[in-house]
This record gives sequence, structure tokens and C-alpha cells, in this order.
Amino acid sequence: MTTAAAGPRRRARRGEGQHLRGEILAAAKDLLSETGDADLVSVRAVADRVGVSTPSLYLHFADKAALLDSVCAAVFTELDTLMEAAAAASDDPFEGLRARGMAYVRFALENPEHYRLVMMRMPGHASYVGTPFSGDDIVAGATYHHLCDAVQRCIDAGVFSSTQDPALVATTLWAAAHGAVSLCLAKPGIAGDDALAMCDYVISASGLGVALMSHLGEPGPEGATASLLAFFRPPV
Amino acid sequence: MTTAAAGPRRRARRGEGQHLRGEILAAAKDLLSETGDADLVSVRAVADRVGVSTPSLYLHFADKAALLDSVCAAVFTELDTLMEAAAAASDDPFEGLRARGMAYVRFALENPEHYRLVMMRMPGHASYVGTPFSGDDIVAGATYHHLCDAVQRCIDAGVFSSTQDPALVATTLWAAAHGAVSLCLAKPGIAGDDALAMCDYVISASGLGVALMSHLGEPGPEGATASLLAFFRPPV
DNA sequence: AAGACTAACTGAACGTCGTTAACGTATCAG
DNA sequence: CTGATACGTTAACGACGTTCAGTTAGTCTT
Repeated sequence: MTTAAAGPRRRARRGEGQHLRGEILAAAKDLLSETGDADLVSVRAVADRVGVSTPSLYLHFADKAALLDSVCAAVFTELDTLMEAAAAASDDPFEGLRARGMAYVRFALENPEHYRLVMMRMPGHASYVGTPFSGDDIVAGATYHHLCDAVQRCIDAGVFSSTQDPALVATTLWAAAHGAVSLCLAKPGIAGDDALAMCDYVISASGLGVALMSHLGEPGPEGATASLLAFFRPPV
Repeated sequence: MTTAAAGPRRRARRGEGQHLRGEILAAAKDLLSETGDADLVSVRAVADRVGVSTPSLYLHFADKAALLDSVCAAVFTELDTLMEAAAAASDDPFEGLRARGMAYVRFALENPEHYRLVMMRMPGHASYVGTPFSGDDIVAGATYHHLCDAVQRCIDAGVFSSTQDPALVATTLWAAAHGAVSLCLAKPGIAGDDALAMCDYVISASGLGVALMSHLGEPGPEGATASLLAFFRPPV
């Protein structure tokens, strides 16, 4: 299982030490995919997979946590790409939000260990300095800002009230999607036989609730209400 | 830091071997509270805290995972007690749901490592056999059923439609609370300066959304709608 | 072309971890 | 008092993350 990958490695050339860094990252990510068990992604296993000695990793990463942080960043960019692509399929900004959410959920269900790595680790004790996102998690911040932008487009379209804080809406929708899918992962069986349908229901309910709360007390235009109700899908 | 606890231990009497089991569980739980770091809860540290040799733990728990599972069960009963007590403070079943959710969130914010242990571990590979809850996680199942009962009382009160599946509602509300609070823990700063308020908003939005979805197309009674809107609290 | 320089990498080791097997010992029945 | 045995210990194994001194091999100078 932990057999080396290839024959004799050619040592990187003088200025190309960073090349190994990419190989290490890819190996860690692949190892996580293939074993499906985060415990099996040891520093030694990753080095073995790359075909390099164990201490070589420490030339490119301060420690194991830093390596995993970088893997997180890579995973987040992948997730962000998927979500943006899913949202691009629709012109309706509200439907785009749902599409993002479902792409998010699908990714988590298909890559549970990657998802765990990204979302279920306590922030590194030293790397967090108080800013919303810092360190390698700045990529998560990018994804978050994409979501905020999408929410803002919904506000512009009248789906949410213009008095609504887009960040709060984005956070709420993220929390709903994350809560639903991480519950599916941590407590299998709770979603019945169709985890995607359950997640869809949770996302729909949150989106509907946020939209309604945002418009409470407002004389809502007819179009906004129709768009709201279109967000609803019958439960499982 | 890892100094032993007390002087010479008296060996348990003939039939009282199970007594040590309780001490081990308590030590593991306390150690998690005091250090605030799950990595520091090693088998050796727990044994040291109890004042017993390391392999003694294996007389009462199959392995470390089994020990942690039992800690999870203890944590879940504590959490369940808190939630039931919070709900008992109100006669309104809908408000009881919110009270449960907020007690849940408060517990997670005050005991982040315990919460991580309970909610953010993959199910033990062998212990899950396909049932919704199994092994020590049966306690989580009890908490879940309490939540389902609370939802059913809301259905009886007309807050949710009687056509609504209480388990789906319970799952959705749990997902919302869990998503909100675990996002606060994993990505500090995302909730601004008031994590509780953010979680309250998420829970409110989900509850409102679920209730609305449940009544969509129905000629809702006046009282139910009022109760619905009472669920709303202004965001941060 | 030869040698020096140094970035890139390795071998061996340390301390800690979870876990197991073989071995003591305090307690109770008789 | 004397086994029998439940209760617990000592010693050890392999794997882990990490460090440090040492070695190799590209590249630059002369």
C-alpha cells in the first residue's frame, strides 16, 4: 500500500526547488482521495508517494499542518470553480444561489475526506490573527466573497431587500448548506436514502426564510414574491 | 502538565472493576475541557490523569475510538439535558424550538472541543451498520428523537402543516444550528463580533422557511401565521 | 576544464503515540 | 491460610511527526 511511486527521481534543478512542492501537494490530495481516510495521509506516506525522503517535505512546508492548509487551499479553489460553473448555468440570480449550494453539497458528498479537511478542522492556532480569513484560508475568503457577490446580485434583482446585509445572507446560506451536508457525513442515515434531496430542502428552506425575513414589513413587488416561491421545491 | 493526579491508588474491589471506567471517562472529558485541544487527549495522558497505567484503559475500552465514542455519548446526554431544560422554560412549542437551538449553539460555543468531538468525527468504520444511529451514537439518536417530538408538538399546534414530516423538519433545524455554529468555530470572524446573534438569525430563517414551505398553498389559520412571524427576530 | 559554492536532498535518530503480550498482586471463597 | 482470579502493571513494538548533521549534484567562477 505504501510502496514508492517511481524509479530514481531526478533531483530538481537549481532554481526549481518549488517544483517538488507541487508534487507533494498533489500526492497528499490524491492519497486522501484514494484511501478515503485522513489518518492514512501521513508525512511519511506522502513522501513515499512522491518518491522522496520524508524530511524533504520540511523544505517546502513548515510542518504537517502547513501542508494540510495548502491542500485545503487547493480544495477550496476546486470547490469555488465548481460552484461558479454551476451558477453560470442559470441567468436567474436566485436560482444561481441554489445551484451554488447544490454544487457545494455534491462536492462534499463525493469528496467527504477533502470536505472534512477543509471545513472541520480547527483553525491553526498561530495562523488566525483575528481577521475573518487568513493564512491559506484566504482562498476560502475568495469563495465567500463570490457568494457575497451572488447574494448582492439577488439584492439588485429585488429578491432580497436592499436593506439586507449581503454578508449575513451569504453566511446563512453557507451555514445551511454546510450544516446539511456535514450532518449527512457525520450521522449517516439521518437524511434517509437521498442525501441530496435533504440538502436541497434545507437550502430551500433557508433561502426562503432569509428572503421572507428580508421583506417582512415591506410592500413586496409581485415579481420578487414569484421568484421567492419558485425557490420552493416539494420535500422528499 | 502531564503530572499524575494523586498518590497511590487503591485497587478496585472484586466486583467493582467498572468503577475505573467512569473515572477514565470523566478524566478524558475534563482533559478535553482544560487543554481545549483534542490532540492532547492521548491515551497516556488520560491514564496519567486517572493515576493508572496506560494499558489499563484497554480493560474497559476496546481502543481509543471506543473511549472517545463513550465521551461523545456523555457529551450528548449533557447537551440533551441542556436543550430540554431550555425548552421547558417556554410553553410555546415554536419558541421551544428556538430555545433548543440556542441552547445547542451556546453549548457548542462554550465547549468547542467537545462539540467537535461529537459532531465532526467520521462515524467509526465498523460501528455504523446502516441504521440512522448506532453504537454509542444511540444517545445522539435520543436527542434527535426529543427534537422530533418537539417538532411534532409544533405540528399539533398548527405551526407546521400536519402533512409535514417531523423528521425532515427536525433534521433541517438541526442542520441550520449545526451549520451556523460549526461555521463560527471553523472560520472565526465570519460571524462578526456576535456569533450568537448570527446563529439566532440562521435558526430563525430556517424555522421560518420550513414553516412557510409547510404551509404553502394552505389557507393558514390566523394564529399559525402570528406564531410564525413571532419566530422572526431582527438580524444583528 | 577544474574547482568552489550552495540549493536540494538523505540517513539516522529522538520522543510520543496507540496497542499488545507477558507478568505481578490484591482481594475474596473455601 | 491458601489457591483462584479479577485487576492492574512492566516492557516492548511499530508508526508517527520532527530535527539535525551530513551528502549529492547542478551551476557559477576562474
